[in-house]
Amino acid sequence: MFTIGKASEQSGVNIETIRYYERMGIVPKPGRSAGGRRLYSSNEIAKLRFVRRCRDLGFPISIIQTFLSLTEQDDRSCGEVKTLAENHLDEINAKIENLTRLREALLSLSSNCDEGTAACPMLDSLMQDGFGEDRAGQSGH
Amino acid sequence: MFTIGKASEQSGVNIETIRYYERMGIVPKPGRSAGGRRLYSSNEIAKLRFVRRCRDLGFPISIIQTFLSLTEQDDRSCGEVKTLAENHLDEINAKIENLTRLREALLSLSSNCDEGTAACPMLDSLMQDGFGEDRAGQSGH
DNA sequence: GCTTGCTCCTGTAGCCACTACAGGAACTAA
DNA sequence: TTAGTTCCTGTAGTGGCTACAGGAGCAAGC
Repeated sequence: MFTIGKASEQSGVNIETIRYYERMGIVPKPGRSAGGRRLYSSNEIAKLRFVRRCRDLGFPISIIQTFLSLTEQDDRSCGEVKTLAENHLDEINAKIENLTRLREALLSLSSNCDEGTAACPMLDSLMQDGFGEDRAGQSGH
Repeated sequence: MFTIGKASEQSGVNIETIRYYERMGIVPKPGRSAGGRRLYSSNEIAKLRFVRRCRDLGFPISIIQTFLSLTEQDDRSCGEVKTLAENHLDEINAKIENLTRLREALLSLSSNCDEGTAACPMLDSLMQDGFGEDRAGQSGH
């Protein structure tokens, strides 16, 4: 059994974040030592590592909780996982597209923008009335 | 002069968000009608629209505040703007790269994952001990 | 004049996923 | 014993909003 510091090292999850996950019920409450300190089994540490890896892949906590409950009831969970992963992939692709469009917009805006000019054409464009209302939508941030 | 509803329509900024911007000191406090309602000039609405466009471009509020103060003192602000825009572009590029790597990782993980399999190889990989610790870094989320 | 329905007001709490701190208790090593 | 480290709980802050409660103002129709 390991203290929270070791669990943090081995899982790559910040100590404060581990306690946060516990408070939120994302991972089960670990046992305690006589002095009241958390003690983690290697199984519990594996769970923490799992959560971190999923977070690194960009999954939200709510999805990760589904994953965790699927790993518990280990029969034919793969279909649901695949669906969730594919939805997440779609979101990632959408974000990449958005950012790419953003990059283009920003590039073309700042390209006219040279040092020493009196009035900045980029700020000017952004302050103008009917500029770029078609492309710069309310698409999710 | 326009009420907050009209200002919201014309600027594309949510009413609640306009009040939030005012509270935070991002835009100046507008005048009030006899009944205590906010009244916006078209100049103030232009500022709101400017903030929204910058937000659409992904700039954080802190940078937008710098932009706004640069538009006030309209002499040779372009150099600073360009630098901020370029830094922001770097961040966007980094995000795109990160997401692209994420997409690859997720694709290769879920590719082995077929419907009906008993134990999901994706969840398995993520739960294993020494998997992918080199590439899945703590890079900023 | 009165009602209906819309817009607006303030203030506060919630969202996500943490992160940071204060003030104290419990271990460990010399 | 003492010093230093790790841990504990509880609370508040981050960014950028969004949502709601409970009330007030205002315009149009009867």
